[in-house]
Amino acid sequence: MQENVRNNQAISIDVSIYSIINNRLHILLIQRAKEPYKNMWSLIGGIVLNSETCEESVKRELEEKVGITNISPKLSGVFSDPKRDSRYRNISISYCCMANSNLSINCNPEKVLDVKWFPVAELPELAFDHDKIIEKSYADIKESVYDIEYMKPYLPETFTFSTLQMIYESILGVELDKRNFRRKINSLKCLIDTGKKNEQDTHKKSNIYKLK
Amino acid sequence: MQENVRNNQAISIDVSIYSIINNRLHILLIQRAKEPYKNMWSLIGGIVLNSETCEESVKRELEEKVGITNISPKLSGVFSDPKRDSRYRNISISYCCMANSNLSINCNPEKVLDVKWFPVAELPELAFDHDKIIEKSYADIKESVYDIEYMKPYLPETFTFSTLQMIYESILGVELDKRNFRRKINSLKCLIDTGKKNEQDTHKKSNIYKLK
DNA sequence: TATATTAATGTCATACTGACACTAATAATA
DNA sequence: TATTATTAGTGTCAGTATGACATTAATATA
Repeated sequence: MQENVRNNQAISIDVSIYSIINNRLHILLIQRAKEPYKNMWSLIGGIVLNSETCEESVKRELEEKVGITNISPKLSGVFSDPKRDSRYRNISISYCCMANSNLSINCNPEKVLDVKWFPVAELPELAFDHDKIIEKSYADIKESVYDIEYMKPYLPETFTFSTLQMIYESILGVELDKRNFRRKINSLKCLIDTGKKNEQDTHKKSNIYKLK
Repeated sequence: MQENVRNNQAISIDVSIYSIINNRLHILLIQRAKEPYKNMWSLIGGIVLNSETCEESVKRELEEKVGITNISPKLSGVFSDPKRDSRYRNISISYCCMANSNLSINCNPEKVLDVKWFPVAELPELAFDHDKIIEKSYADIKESVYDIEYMKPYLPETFTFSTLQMIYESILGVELDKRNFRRKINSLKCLIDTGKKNEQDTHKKSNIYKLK
């Protein structure tokens, strides 16, 4: 049993990191190196030390397990079913945030077999109750989608309206009306027309925009 | 040290119970019977047992300390500063909800010196970081204020518009425009005019309403 | 030059919000 | 009984947001 599990109880954190990759929302998962659920995919997480806040624990676990720094996930939920971990009583405090897709990731092979971005629409079977944790964190992510100040670092540098709509449909998990979507984005007054056209378009060329 | 504090760490819950009393928002606090912060006011809370979820712990603590049953507080925040409790590492998971003012309360004198409703605008000095916990739970309460299905059990049986506005101003902590407030409430289509007038009014008598 | 494909655009109805001023009813007072 | 003071009750305008919905513009290909 790990040193930070004390008298059969532990507090752990689990982190849902989302990113837009190939214009679709993905979540970062690790393949577990140890039992239980060895080889299965799960959220990045670990046990909170007595000397740190949960937020600090999130940052430490991200750095130790997958070499991620400079992100600040926010509280999403608390999962405390006494049976959620068969080894000992383990309360998980769940955090989530968006991240840039060019995030530097360095898998620590001593702790993690693999780390991989999965489209949220195509998740593998998950360890523990991580499906429930993701259900909540995904709902949280959806709520910040029209906060452009928040989203800006995670959207492509430049994009056409079609691409942006594809991204938003992928995050929200619904189809959007093209005209209403344009109007919504325009009302946020966050776009600059680069004046360039997307030469890769096979028919009418679309305008390329960037964020203010 | 309590039996459920294991190797210098514990997980506790703290509960913010809000209610409308004399048409003003109040919060239920207890006066601590033990050190630390003996005699000071604090939220109702206690240590989570390994056999229960946090939500079950909330219900048990409410029943044990102040004899409150039949309420279901919701997650509000997590407070995990390692120094927030000088005795041992204590992560607090905070819950909150509204309650009916006729809530039955039976202070357990073995655990609690006193229990009392305080107007949120006039809080005493509080134990631990409970001022921060309340800051967050109060913000949560404000967000549900126009969800009439949620608020209905906590509002008076009957009321005038002036009274209702006073209640809402007390919850939101701001003054509201009389006409805009009426329009907002009317748009919720939740009121029935009882046909009665408030005979206690000293000038023009106001209509008395009840909720659907 | 006809066709297929994708980009780009505007209107209507509905709803919510903040700002704002007057009339109605009644009790107290002159 | 007339005047005054107090509280209840009401409507409009401008701005913003949302869902539903169809046509024209540009371009590559047949």
